[in-house]
Amino acid sequence: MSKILVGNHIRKLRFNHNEMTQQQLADKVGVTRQTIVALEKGNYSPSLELAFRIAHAFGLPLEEVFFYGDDTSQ
Amino acid sequence: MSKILVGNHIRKLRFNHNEMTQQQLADKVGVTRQTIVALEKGNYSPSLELAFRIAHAFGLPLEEVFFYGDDTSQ
DNA sequence: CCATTATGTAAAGTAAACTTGACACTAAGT
DNA sequence: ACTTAGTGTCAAGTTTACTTTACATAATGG
Repeated sequence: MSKILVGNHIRKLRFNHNEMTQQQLADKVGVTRQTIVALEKGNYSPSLELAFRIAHAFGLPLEEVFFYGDDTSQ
Repeated sequence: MSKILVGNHIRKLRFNHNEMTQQQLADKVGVTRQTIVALEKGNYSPSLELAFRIAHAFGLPLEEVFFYGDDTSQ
């Protein structure tokens, strides 16, 4: 048990950002929509490279989009 | 061409940190020494989770250990 | 109604991260 | 000379990130 150690605020940020859709974000960072779905659902954590691109897409530092720890406190 | 988009300061940081060896860092973050070698050499970029653990091992925010962009300016 | 848009899900495949085990080289110590 | 610690490297294997294709559902608007 206890698998996922990295969480993110992608879903919240999409809505704070022009109501950006999963597809739009996916296109912007160069992955498929399914990848965004999986990240929002917490199925797995992204590569560091993708994490940087997503943070950049929101104009935020990486650690304001992704956080370490089994959540709680975010 | 142009593959690696994420660089790091691991090697420098190891020496600024108790002259930590590759093996010690590997143990501390829970990977093998070969993984540290590969990261220092830039063979590939780590998972986001490992990146967080490495930054934590140095007591630094992630973006002071890893940086996005084909280097230059770091 | 029917079409479209946004989202969820799932199976099978490729690619990249990471492991295991093994060997080689250099530097330092005895 | 011999040993040990630290590092580099390589090949083969497993695991995880990510793709492709496909189908399902709810919400909206004509």
